[in-house]
Amino acid sequence: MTDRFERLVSGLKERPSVDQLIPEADLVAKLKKSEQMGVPLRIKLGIDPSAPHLTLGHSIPLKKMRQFQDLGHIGVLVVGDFTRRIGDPSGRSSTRALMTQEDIERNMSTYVEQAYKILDPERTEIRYNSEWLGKLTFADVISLTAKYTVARMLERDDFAKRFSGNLPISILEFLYPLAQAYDSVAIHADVELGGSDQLFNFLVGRDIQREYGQAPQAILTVPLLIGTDGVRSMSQTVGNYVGIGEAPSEMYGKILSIPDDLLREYFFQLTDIEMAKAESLIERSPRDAKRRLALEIVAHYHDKDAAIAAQEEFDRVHIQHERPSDVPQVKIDRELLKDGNVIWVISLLQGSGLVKSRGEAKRLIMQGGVKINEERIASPELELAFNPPMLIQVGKRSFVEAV
RNA sequence: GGAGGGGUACCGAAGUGGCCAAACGGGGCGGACUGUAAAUCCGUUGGCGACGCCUACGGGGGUUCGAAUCCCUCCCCCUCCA
Repeated sequence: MTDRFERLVSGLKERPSVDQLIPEADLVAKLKKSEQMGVPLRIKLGIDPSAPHLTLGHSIPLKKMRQFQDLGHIGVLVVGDFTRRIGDPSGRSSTRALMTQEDIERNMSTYVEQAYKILDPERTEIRYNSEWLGKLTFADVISLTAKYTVARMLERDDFAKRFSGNLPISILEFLYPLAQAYDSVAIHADVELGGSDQLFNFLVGRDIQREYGQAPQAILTVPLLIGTDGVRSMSQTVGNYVGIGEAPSEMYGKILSIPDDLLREYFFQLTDIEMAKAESLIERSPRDAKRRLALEIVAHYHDKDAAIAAQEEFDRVHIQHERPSDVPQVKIDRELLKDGNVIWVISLLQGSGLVKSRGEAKRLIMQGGVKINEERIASPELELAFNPPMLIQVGKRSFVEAV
């Protein structure tokens, strides 16, 4: 027999899709109890404050959180400021620059603003884990570590692989899942949401909560979104991301550059378009389907007019090959001029900031990648009259107006 | 504490005295083809008004006409034994 709560949970599993829900019966029971007692559930989502943007990848767990909020529950965003300040354990040689609390807070303010494009601010609580982790004494940490075993830690896939492959695992890395688990204790999480790569840490959370006398959280993981390169998970470090706070034209362009294979997944996870319709769009014309997808997403994070404008701009620049409307202007240093108004192309390019070195400028010209006032430059020796404004183009998408 | 193996460009990885600004692969960038997609192909990937010069193979010092390669020393990483 399926009761109302079971149906509710199946609804929560639908879209965006859920990777794992553990244990499902637990969530049903929690929802039921919450309603009976009139106490909303606390839904945890941890976020890493290292980079300033939220991406379409983040939008998936955020949407899931919103679904809980719409049912009256509380979303608790846990900012990993403490864990972040210690440094990232994964990746041996990667000495990620330590961030100051200021950097973290600056990132967070943009985060929150972006998160509210999806979340209900009335039902959102934002917490920094330094609030509790920073207060633990060494003795507290020791007693925390006593609650878990090395054998269980080694169950985590990447630990297991590294261990058997004789690769280093620092003790610090064992502390991370524990710290994250302690977050759940500190905020009394009933449910923890996150990417499927977080499953292990979430499970540790359940065990640790039990150790502290709390009911273990239910776990709901969502799939990781593949980035615009079509290969790796969307991430800011890799650069294959679309930020939900990005300008419409940028967002539109990036979405249009995803490989066709990603269309179905993107429609499903990121839009509300009915899948039957999405499928038929894709089948009819992947290109048009992608245009629709981009339009849809831009409209969601901005508005319909902005999306249409972004599309028109895109068509104008890339299909009709006209110049974009918002070309940045760069003031050329007059020191580079000789004999009044003659300038060497190489100097012009360097002065425009489009290239890092003269060698690069030269190379680009020889490869036919430079245009000035719509004309392809053939020789790196060229000297030309400097008549501002001049439109300089490098490659297909970098434009600058030299003045 | 002992023994051994390593640190090379954005990443991975060759190279053990001149032919090394450093093979090869990945990534990036440019071009062609397109739908600014993918795939594919070609080119390119330290700096300098540049058939030459400068800076570069963990840091510093030395040997040599000449060092990524040999020697000394320091730093860092890994494995095994304890």
